[in-house]
Amino acid sequence: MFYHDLLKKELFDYINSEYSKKNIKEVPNKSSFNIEIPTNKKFGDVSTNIAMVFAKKMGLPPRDLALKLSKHMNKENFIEKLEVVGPGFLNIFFKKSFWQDQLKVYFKNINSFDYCTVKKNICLEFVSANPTGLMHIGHARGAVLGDTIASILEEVGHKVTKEYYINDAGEQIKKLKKTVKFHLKNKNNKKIKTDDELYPGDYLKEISKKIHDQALSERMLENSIIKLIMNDIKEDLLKIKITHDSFISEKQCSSKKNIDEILKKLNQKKLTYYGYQEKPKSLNNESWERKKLLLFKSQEHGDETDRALIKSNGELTYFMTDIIYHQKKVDKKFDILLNIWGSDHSGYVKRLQSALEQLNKKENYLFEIKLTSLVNLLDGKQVVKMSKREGNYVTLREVVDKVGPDVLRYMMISRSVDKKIDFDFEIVKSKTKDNPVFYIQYAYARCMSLITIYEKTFNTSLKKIDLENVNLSNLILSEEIIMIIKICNFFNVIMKAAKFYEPHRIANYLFDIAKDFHAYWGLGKVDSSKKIIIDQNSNISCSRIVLILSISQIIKKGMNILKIECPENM
RNA sequence: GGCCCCGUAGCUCAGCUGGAUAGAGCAACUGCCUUCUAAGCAGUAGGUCGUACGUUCGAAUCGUACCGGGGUCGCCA
Repeated sequence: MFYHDLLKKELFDYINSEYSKKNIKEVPNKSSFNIEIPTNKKFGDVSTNIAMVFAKKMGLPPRDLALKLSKHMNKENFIEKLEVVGPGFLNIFFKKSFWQDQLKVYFKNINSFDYCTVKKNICLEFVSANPTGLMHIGHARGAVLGDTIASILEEVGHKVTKEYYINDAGEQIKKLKKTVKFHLKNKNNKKIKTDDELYPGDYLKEISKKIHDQALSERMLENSIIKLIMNDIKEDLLKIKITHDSFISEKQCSSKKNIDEILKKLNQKKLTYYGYQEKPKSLNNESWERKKLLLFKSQEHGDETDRALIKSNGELTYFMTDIIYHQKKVDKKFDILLNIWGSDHSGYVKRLQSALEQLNKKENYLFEIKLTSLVNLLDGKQVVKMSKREGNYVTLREVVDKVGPDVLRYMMISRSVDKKIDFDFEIVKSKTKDNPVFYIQYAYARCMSLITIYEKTFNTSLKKIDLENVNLSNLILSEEIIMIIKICNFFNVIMKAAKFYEPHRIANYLFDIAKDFHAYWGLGKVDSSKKIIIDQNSNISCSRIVLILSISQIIKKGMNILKIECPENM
């Protein structure tokens, strides 16, 4: 067992038995206390706040409980020293041999770790960019985030369906078709008049060139335009290693059968009525007319106004098709619906969630929405201006062609979703420490180089080493112990990243461990006895190279989960 | 104006969901290449965690109010 679970079990068992001795009816909560690696070394290898958490319930001062726990733990032969400090922290120092053994525990687990996941069937919807043009850099964030979250969830053992919802219906598609038709008619017209009626830019001109048969029916024309654009989108996604398991069409969601079904349900629950809406604040023109519409009573559920389900022309609103689409997911027995949206949809979250809440039992599903903040594109210090209206936005493919998929992927997930990202071309293309991807990859390459040198020097192969029984008693430097502790914490980081849908935890962890490795490597520059490979000492070299092996595996596995390459030479 | 998000070192961000003396990277200054990849390492300096109350043994973290920044408020998607 890793130290974390070992301590957690040992300490918690004690609390549990004390609870029953004292006849406390309440069941103690195992996840309410922490086992943490303190930043300050003097607070122990690990530290726990367990005494402060349970003291009150047990009618003891925290320090007294901590002392009792300390006495209890002191029986263990792997403990070097225990300290009760401050308000009741229990700081634990392990024997070095314990950590050496923990590294062996790591090798036992690396390829078959049990995350103890309660397996869920998850529908993860992401990207879902409108098929009206190429994806831009803003789309990349949601795309990479969604794909990486999927990868993490699968790593811990969930079943994930990656879904793309194609908005192939509605006003935007009408405008799209109109634009392409315009280009088909004005083939030789160099100067294209753009107005609000048409999409700007040359991209749709290119699309129109690919439509050979101009006598297509309206329906066929629309389908082939969307197909062409979706192909481009899929191609771009593939460039950044993203594929989806399923594509759901909005048009198909709004079949008559589906509409009738959902309306029936909504009406049964008395959630709709025919009524009027206020004039929207954002519309200043005179064209707005007050009309009677079928509305959803969202105001009763926290929304600021009731929302339209069916437009005055008889078509469905986006909201209505979205209800149908998401209800279908619940009907398909997904346990968790997870959506990745841009933060510009924040106002829409409550509306859709409350609609689903009205239609379903709470225990049947979980509906979570992650909103991603903006991406600023910088060139050096300058923000690259983008204007969608003029059609001069920077496309995803341009960026990928410049920087490659790895750096892009890392940058898009390396910070929490609700912080904006400054995507700086200068940094991202640099091959220095400024660029965290290179820094981590460089650590991996150095590890691999060390392994090669080790094998050559001692004329052996790492594969010959029995990793679960190797002698590691030479690993005694504080730098070595710190790395072992962090290595043993790897799976916890993955679990937390999965639990909170936060890939940046893994990115930060990998950077951190790369930093520790580089520091360790640097020791040998100053003090040759701290070199990893010492020609005259095969024992030390062997212990150290095994540590290096574990670091390289961690980096490789972590980067694999993030779908970022780790070259062996740089 | 309503709702959502953000405010931590000069800049960009972490901070393990309430713990101890708040951490990294960049930028600045100082050292380290005949020696395992200097694409690197070590060191110095830099903070009333936006402000004020409150909850708590204990707050950057939770609550309320205010200040500042961004997003959003359609029968668009």
